[in-house]
Amino acid sequence: MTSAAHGKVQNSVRFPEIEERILKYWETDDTFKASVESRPEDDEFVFYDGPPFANGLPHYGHLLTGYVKDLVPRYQTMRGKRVERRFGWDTHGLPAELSAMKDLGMTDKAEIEAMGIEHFNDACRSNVLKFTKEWSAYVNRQARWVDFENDYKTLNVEFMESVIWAFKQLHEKGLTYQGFRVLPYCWKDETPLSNHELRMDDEVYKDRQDPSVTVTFPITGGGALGDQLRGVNLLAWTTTPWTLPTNFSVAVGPDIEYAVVEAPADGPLPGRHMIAADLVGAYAQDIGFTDQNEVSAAEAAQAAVVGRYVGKDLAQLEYEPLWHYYADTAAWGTQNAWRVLIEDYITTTDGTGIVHQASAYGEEDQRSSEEAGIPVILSVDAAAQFLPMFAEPTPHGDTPLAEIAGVQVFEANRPIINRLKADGRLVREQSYVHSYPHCWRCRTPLMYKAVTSWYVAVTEIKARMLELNEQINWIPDNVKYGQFGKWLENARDWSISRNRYWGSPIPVWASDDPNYPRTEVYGSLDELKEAFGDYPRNAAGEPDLHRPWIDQLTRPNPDDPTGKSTMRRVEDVLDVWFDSGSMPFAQVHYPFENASWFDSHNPADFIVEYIGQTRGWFYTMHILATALFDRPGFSNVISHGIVLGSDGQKMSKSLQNYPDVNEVFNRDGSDAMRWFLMSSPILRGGNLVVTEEGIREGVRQVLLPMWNAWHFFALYANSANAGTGYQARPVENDDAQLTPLDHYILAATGDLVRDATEALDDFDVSRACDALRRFADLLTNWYIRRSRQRFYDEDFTAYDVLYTVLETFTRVAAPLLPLVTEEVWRGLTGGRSVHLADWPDPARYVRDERAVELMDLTRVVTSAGSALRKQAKRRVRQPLATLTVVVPGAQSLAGTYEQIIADELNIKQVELRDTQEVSAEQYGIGQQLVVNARVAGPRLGKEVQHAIRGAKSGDWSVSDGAVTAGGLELKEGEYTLTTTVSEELGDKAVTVLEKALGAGQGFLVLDTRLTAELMAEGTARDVIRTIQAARKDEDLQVSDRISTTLTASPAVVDAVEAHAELVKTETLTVELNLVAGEETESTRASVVAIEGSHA
RNA sequence: GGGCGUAUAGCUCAGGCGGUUAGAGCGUCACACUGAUAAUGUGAAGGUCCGUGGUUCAAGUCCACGUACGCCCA
Repeated sequence: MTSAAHGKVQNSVRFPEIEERILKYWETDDTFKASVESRPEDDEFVFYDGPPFANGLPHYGHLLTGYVKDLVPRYQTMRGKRVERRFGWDTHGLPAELSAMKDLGMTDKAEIEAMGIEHFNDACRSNVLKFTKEWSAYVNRQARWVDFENDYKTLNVEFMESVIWAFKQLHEKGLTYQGFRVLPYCWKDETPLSNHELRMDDEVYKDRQDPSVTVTFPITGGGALGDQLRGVNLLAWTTTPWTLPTNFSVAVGPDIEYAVVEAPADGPLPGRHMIAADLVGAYAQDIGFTDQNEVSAAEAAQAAVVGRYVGKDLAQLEYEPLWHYYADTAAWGTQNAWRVLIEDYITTTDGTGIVHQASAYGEEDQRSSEEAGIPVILSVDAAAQFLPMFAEPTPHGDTPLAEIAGVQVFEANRPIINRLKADGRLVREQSYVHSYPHCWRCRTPLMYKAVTSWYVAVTEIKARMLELNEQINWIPDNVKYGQFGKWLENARDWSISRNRYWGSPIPVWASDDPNYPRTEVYGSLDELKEAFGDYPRNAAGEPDLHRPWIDQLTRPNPDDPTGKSTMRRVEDVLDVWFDSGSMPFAQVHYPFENASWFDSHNPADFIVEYIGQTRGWFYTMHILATALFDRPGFSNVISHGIVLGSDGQKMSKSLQNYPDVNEVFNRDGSDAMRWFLMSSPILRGGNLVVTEEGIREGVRQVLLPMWNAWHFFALYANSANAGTGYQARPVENDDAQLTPLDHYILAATGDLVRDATEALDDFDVSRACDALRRFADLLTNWYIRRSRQRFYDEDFTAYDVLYTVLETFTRVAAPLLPLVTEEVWRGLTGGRSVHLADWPDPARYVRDERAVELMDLTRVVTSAGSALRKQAKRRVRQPLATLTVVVPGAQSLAGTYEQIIADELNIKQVELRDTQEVSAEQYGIGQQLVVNARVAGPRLGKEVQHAIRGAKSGDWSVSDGAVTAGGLELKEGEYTLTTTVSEELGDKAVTVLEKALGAGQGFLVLDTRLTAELMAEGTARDVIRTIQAARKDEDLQVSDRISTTLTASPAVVDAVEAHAELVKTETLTVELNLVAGEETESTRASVVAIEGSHA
């Protein structure tokens, strides 16, 4: 056979096979390493990998992020930057613990304690690393270049040492503190959650039905109005009846007006009651008023108002508690409790305008109680069950709530309400539906509960965080001041401690005797060794900062003269997000190692994650970067949208609403998936619906055109010169052989490079995809289609142009289609890898403006001409005599362009006429009047409607330049005259080129007359088509010579005889046998390849 | 319950300051074209611009009220 000048290509393409082959090649060639090391060390582009949590297999969201994490570094590498890419594993935290508990069949913390922290943490460790192999397989299959050998894990002792260093830094800067704070709390996992964990996904807030109750608190005195209001019932409202046993205050709004109502003596609730004045009517029936004789209950209640007070005057009123469990003020510190507090947050939109407060169970409650000197008292244990004390007698000797001891809070609502009813303290009970937060991992409804916790004082550095956000380039840009900026403005202190087991330790030791308080913070292994005599060491004797090893470090409290108290580590571990936020420095064990490296590799040039990380990784990284280094952690960030299933819902395994990842890899390939995800609006913040059709679409629009163009090129380059092949080379800009079509595609190539460069420099990936898509279409459906004959004719200039264009196209497409471009580029050039090549320079591609302009005009004409043929019902195979092209400067289309038009539209003769020299009227082209209502409206007012109607109905005229419509004269600018085909012209078909060229700038006239001669040629062309179809049916080679037998009606046979040479040449027919049948005979062709005639 | 946002073709979405014939891509259908191509070209059908009322010569666009959905917050 022939020697291949360019790589052989197979016609029927299976992209996944090619991809697997390229992946193997990269592995043996070590291309990734070369791509990093071939770039200078002193010109880096710094990329941080947002560590995934590998306790499950990757899904589309991970793949999406992974593709971007690959694409940007590939592009920057081609631009000449050195881009190191280290993989990272996020390993700590509640998700790992829950997964391990599931594997071990555990449901609560007691079982963990029983098993022992050592064994439990071993289980967590293996759980979290369970999928690392599968992960690398996926990452590799998606053609993501990342360094797995030099990876980092958050569970490594080096990483953790940097984490405790960071904590100590914050501590020394006064940015950490321990406090009592009310936090969302999951009683199932027995851990508080940080506020940003409430925003993790859409399923956290779900509607929930809770009982809401209104209860009475009789005023006993106190404050300025105590004597006057003694005996009046405060009607207080709450949606959490289970917190009523720890009611220590009620709150009223300072500017709200409150009314005292005298209830009917014979009603359910006799006596005087206080409620917000606006809400008296709403509670009328509850306190005993009824509709009677035209007077509604609400009106009756209003009439019974006996006093009005402004909220702020009610301060310090004292009231009778519901029960007396906390009556021993000395023991509980409740001497300031059971009073009215003034609070701005109170509204009258719900309830009564008087709000029950329990200091331990509400954020506002806790703050206002602290200000009022009321203590935080918890009534439940870690699992949210009421303490045993409720079964014991109160100081008053009763046990009103004995039933709730040991009962979970939500279960306790009912018995508590029953008790209120029995005690005559219940005014109203109502169910209340509200959106309520649930644990983002276990879906249990959360409660709000006071816990001791360590905090990062984010509010202290908020202003600086906002300033540093100015230096960050967000994609999409609205996130900067929107989702992220707003979040920063409302930032609250970050609760970083978790009462759990598997995580970086809080490096704080405290005295176990409150009489001799002392706190110590350690920020390194060496500091620990110095204080405790040795490193914390695990069972294997290696330094290890995990529990339980670190908890074993204790020492006598140096501040205790008795020598009895001991310094012990606070049990909590750090929020896993503290690990994530520490990643920039902890991945290199800063500051213990790599101090200078870190200083030159922070902030990162680029990071990417999904938009929700504005509350997660983006946020915690920004906090720590600001607090520790006073600079942003990253300079450019893409925050992409969410990947949805094919039904537009969140992807769900059980719903099966998305294509299987491996199926897509095996059927369409990784590049197809990459293209689908990268070209979508998801990188601009929108969401994306994953469908198989969408993935196929990308294959059709870009992958196949690229492949087919390459196939076409290789086919001719290899068979040229009688089979010895032609070695194509990059075309020179000043090559005199270049045709207008060549100039056109070379100019487009330069545009492609410019557009893609600009887009990728802006991190606007989908814009780059658009440019590639447009180019692929132009290349195959215009340049190659129009150049076929030159390839048959072995016009090597065309070979060189196509080589140049394809070689450039594959380089530009390389970051977006790394596998298939590699195959094509290597086939074209014989080079090592397209990813080692430099990004093309747009100036390298000649741009002849005049050629571009004329070709664009030519395309306008062929497109409109095609529509004109359709309109005239003249199929394209039927040659027509003349097309008159009337455009400005028509003569410049003479030659090549004219030839293209004739060829595309199958026209014998194209007549070029300048717009100036032709009278439009002669071709039935008239004018149409359009009133410019925007201009005419203000002047004419109501009259303008007449003019508009006149213009539409034809009731208008132009005389001496004066335009009249509907009887109204229009002034210059109030109308436009456009051209339009106004009459039928028998054997002419006319169309106006107004859309493309502007009004009155051009039109086409098609001569639709059919002569016998033209019809015969049309018939001959139909026959050619029939024979070509027969060749295809027989699976003949393109170059096979054939013997053809044609059976047809006598008229068709005559037509073919008249054009026998044409038919024979076009179909490579050597022997043509014509068989004339009946008049009605349908045309049939049978073809036989002639042996040895292969070209 | 409060704040913000959205509602336009079967689907996804454009529609500065109001201007009378509301667009694009995908999908559907028809026709054409096809020996590198798994393509491609031309066209058609498809709309109560969420509803009601108002302002105006003129409302998809502005205002009010309502409905549905989404996000954020209690």
